Amino acid sequence: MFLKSLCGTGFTAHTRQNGLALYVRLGRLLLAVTINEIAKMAHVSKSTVSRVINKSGPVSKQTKEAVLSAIASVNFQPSPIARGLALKKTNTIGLVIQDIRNPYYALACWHVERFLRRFGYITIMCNADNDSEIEQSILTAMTNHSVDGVLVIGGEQDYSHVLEGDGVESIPLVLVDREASGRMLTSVTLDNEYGGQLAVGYLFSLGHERIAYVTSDFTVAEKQRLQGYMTEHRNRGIAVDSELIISLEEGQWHEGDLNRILRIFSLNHRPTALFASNDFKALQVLRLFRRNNISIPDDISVIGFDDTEIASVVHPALTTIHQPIGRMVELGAKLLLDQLDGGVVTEEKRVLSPWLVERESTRRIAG
Amino acid sequence: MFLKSLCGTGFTAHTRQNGLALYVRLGRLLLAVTINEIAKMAHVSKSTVSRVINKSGPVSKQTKEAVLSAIASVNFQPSPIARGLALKKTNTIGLVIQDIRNPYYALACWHVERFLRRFGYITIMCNADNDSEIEQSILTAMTNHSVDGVLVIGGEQDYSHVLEGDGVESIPLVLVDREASGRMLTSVTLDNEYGGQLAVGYLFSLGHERIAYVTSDFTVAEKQRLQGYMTEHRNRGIAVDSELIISLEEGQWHEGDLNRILRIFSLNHRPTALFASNDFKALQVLRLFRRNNISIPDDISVIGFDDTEIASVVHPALTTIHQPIGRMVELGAKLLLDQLDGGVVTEEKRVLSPWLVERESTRRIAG
DNA sequence: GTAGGGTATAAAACCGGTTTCAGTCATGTC
DNA sequence: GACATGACTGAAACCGGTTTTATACCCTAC
Repeated sequence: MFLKSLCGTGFTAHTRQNGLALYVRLGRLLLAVTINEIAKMAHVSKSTVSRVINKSGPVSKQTKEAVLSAIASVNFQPSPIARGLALKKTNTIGLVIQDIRNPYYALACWHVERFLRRFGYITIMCNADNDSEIEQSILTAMTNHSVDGVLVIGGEQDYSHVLEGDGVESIPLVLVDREASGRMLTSVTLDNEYGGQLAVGYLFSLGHERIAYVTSDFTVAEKQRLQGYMTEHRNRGIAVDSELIISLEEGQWHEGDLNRILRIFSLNHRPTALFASNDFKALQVLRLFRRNNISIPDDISVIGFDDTEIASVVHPALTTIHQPIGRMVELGAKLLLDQLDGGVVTEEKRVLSPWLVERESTRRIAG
Repeated sequence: MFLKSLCGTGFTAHTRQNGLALYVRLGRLLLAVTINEIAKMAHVSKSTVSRVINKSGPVSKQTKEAVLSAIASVNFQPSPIARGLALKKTNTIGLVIQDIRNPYYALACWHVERFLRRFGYITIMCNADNDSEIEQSILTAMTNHSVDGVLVIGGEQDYSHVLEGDGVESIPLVLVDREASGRMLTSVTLDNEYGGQLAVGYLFSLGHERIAYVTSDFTVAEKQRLQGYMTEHRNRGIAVDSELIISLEEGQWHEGDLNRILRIFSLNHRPTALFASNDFKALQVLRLFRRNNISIPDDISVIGFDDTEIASVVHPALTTIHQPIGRMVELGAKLLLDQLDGGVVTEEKRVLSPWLVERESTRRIAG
């Protein structure tokens, strides 16, 4: 047994009953079996063992069997670290997310990790908290840690400035649900303008003519959704009333913000429908209206955007525009893996379309 | 310039304006600067460079400065992969989570990643989807990928059987919000029994005497919460009525399940309060009651467990038992890092206490 | 004057793999 | 029978770091 030769003073051999994983204990340290021990066991050189493992060269049937049985007997698995060093490939993908506490991003993460694992990749996740400085430091950290590529999901600012980090330029990177001008970059985004058109068009089709738009102080996506709002008005030949466009600060709303929304009810022709730039805002609106005894959808129809899980749970269930985040991130991950395989970095801008999900917060009104 | 010596045929040097990161391009391959180039630049050996970087040996002031300026001039950063190979330490922690889509676990993840990053660790996240086979394969994958330690959060079954995976036994591992018998393991858990007592005791104090308990088909935590329910009844000298304990299947409820809950209203002494084993179930109950025009808290008080974010958003806001998941995972992470530093694996069972959060779904009734 | 000791450094070994290179042997060809 | 060819294999170099060992130098003590 090869262990005999290894076991000098202080060594103790140690085998497990079922799994047969084999370790050699020297003092407190636990040494895993390496390719060298396998080589000794099978009476071959380590290059031969490597060839067997990777099928990277001709090996006679006899030797191969000897090596394989040695490997099996101790359940040997080559160290990804050592392999990573030699191959400059770690089978690791960095995932940059703005805030995992946002269920929408959490869902995205779930898809990414699941998808990548299927292809033998490990996911390293980091939160950027919507702070581009943190984001930059994360990106350099990931680069240093030798991830093979990076997937960035979401975020409000344009991405260009983040790419100033050290060494970041050298790494394959794909953006999902985020814009980037400048550097040649592949990205997967949603057709937000079309989504805005869908929402507004649907409300029009239900007989609504005056539609309020509630948004925050304008992320890129929200601007595009507003653009859709505009476009659809123009297409139907309906004038846009700027009084109906309510732009509030991000985050929890204050008293003043709430009043600005309630004020729409005292307008001359009060709107019969409200389009919120995302589900979170739609839910805040729902709560506000309930507290003020405004009934949805009887007094006013409300439509959201994103189709987060909570949209279907809340009461009344929220009509909203579904953003296929699962497909988006999987496509993004796929494009990233393609880049790794092919070695070609192409600028590829994929745009997916959202769709409408009808629920209970909207209703038809008398034309 | 050291580049001169490096740049034979086919090489092109390449420097960035601002960051000064330096790479050498050979064909399509992009080679990062290594310790060897630094050594050449500073006219020293690579061992000296290593000593400067790690302050691991005496270096003269002169040499140190030369090395540091060489490092700074190309913004060199040593490869964690190579270092990991030499040191057998990767500064990487594996995070096993049951389902990141559950906001409660997402919050836990957020805390873990944030905490570990502060200590220079990278987080590798994997979803186990409550499947112990997946969990086992994740664990061996992580072990192979040479994480320094593993943090496992949540999960329903006892953990012992998962530890049969190859090599898993050799890695530092801390459990949060999960039980494990058998192997000597450190864990951080919640005092679920005390939580159950809190919930039931609070309802008693509001004048309720008959309290229903809705649970799923019994995870460990839910059993302990039920135990608290029992204990508190005994403490107050109130008999437990087994008709009030409703155990349903996990996941979405069917018609029959819903009827079993509604049936409590036709009991002789109908309960005036309901304790759900977690917030998710409490919310399902809320929805069920609303659909049946049962008013909360007027007709019945409802209390949940966990204090997920949605508990404060829903209407009426849910009274619940707060589980300090942030503290729990941070303590878990800290214990894990302690283990890595100290090298001692101690069996340490830490138990944290939950507390009550009063909101709108419960009310005092006439004694 | 030399042994001893500390400081500063380079050379070499090592971590655990992959890959190149060279060499052996059996076979086929003219 | 000489030579080319191809299958098989081991030695050595390499990936980019850390660590041990060896050496050179200088200073002090006896």
